[in-house]
Amino acid sequence: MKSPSQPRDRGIPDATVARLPLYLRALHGMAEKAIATVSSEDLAVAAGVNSAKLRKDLSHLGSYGTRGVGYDVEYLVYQISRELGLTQDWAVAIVGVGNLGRALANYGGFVSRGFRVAALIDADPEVVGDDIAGLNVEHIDELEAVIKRRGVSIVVLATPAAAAQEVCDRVVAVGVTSILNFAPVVLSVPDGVDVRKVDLSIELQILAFHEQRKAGGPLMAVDSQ
Amino acid sequence: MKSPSQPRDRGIPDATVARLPLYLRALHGMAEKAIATVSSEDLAVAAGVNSAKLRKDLSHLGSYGTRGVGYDVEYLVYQISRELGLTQDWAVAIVGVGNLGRALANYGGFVSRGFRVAALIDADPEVVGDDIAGLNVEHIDELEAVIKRRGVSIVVLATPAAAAQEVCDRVVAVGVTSILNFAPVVLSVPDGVDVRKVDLSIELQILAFHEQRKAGGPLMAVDSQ
DNA sequence: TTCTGTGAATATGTTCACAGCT
DNA sequence: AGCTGTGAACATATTCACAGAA
Repeated sequence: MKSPSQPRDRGIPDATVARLPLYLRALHGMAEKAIATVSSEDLAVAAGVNSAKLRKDLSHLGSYGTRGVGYDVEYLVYQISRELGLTQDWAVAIVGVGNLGRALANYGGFVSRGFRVAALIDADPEVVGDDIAGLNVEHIDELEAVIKRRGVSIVVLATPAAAAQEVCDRVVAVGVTSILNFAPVVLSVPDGVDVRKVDLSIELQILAFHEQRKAGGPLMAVDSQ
Repeated sequence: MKSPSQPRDRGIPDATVARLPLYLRALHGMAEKAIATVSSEDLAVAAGVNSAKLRKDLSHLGSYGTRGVGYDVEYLVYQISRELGLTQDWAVAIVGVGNLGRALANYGGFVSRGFRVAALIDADPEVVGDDIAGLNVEHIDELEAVIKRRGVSIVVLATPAAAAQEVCDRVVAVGVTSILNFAPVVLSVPDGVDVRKVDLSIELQILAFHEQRKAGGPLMAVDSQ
């Protein structure tokens, strides 16, 4: 059995990692406008954060700015991309080609820099064989074979809730350690496997909570502050 | 004993609010299995958190458990639902009926307790008039009228990135203060408007970061453990 | 006893404010 | 001068550990 010790300095804080993609997107927009240099203030505004946070975040990657000047856009794009591991191509498999899976397969931003949808997999014989976004939908029986053959390292689960845990177990068994889960279930996975969850109904419920606060409940008082 | 009249001091931490939907889902599963009472430990496992965190979270709502026994499932469902504002029905409009909008309209969990998709809106004449998930797709020109007529208080943006800010401005102008944004842009809104963002490519990039760490990148470098 | 509820301790994240480089 | 990078102060979140109710 392994020691439960973890590296003491995980390096970049989680909160920072979660914001790097935001900075990257803002920087890409600037690069397209041929902006060569940007200050922490301007980049922060474009990314929707404050400049102190941005500088602190970037300082975790190294000293890539120039005092009195700002950051070189292209250079910073490269550094953040490298930190996020986007200088290589990640093969992504989407399991479950219902409405959501289809949306994901067709989603442009998904296929963009660093990621490639390498496989679409479903259990429904009606769907298997279809061409979606230029890819042939393969049968769930082929799951393990496809993952190995295509070098898939990230799996997106867009299956019904009832199927998610089983698919998860199977992809973990063939060595996948990164899963993006859209099914509304809590997946149980071994240590070392990373699961990120996107849950539409949770987001709605959080909005409802705040909306209720603002409105003063179902009565919707006329004199809102 | 607290006065039941004014719910004034309810300072529930954001982190807690974000987890309440998780607890609620786990509790619903238990209610369906006719489980009457649950301990913090069991509920925590079902929700994928640890029990200390769960108890602390629930303590912000009040003292709804019984020492030595646990929590009454039905009662806790009610209390959390009420706190989240799910005892009323929220009318939701989905703007942008592409692949993603369609997926959302058909997503069962979306339509579940507390939420009702009240309108589907798109700019494409090809799509306007279609019936999707039992709803007629209306034209974007009708946006303001539909929102008012149906009492929409939460808007889901599933438009292309380029259209998101304009639609956002328009719905904010007619009084919407809760927006769930799927478009990969930073929306700018006035104070008091709540925007939650779901960004698929950001989630992927965060996964890639961790995956890279685990694998040591494409080179499979020295395993530092 | 069992299990909740909660202060205290710790860990993580954010903001301030200014030192230090260009 | 202008702007980054960063320690220190502050704020929020998590975990511990146990007092206290059933």
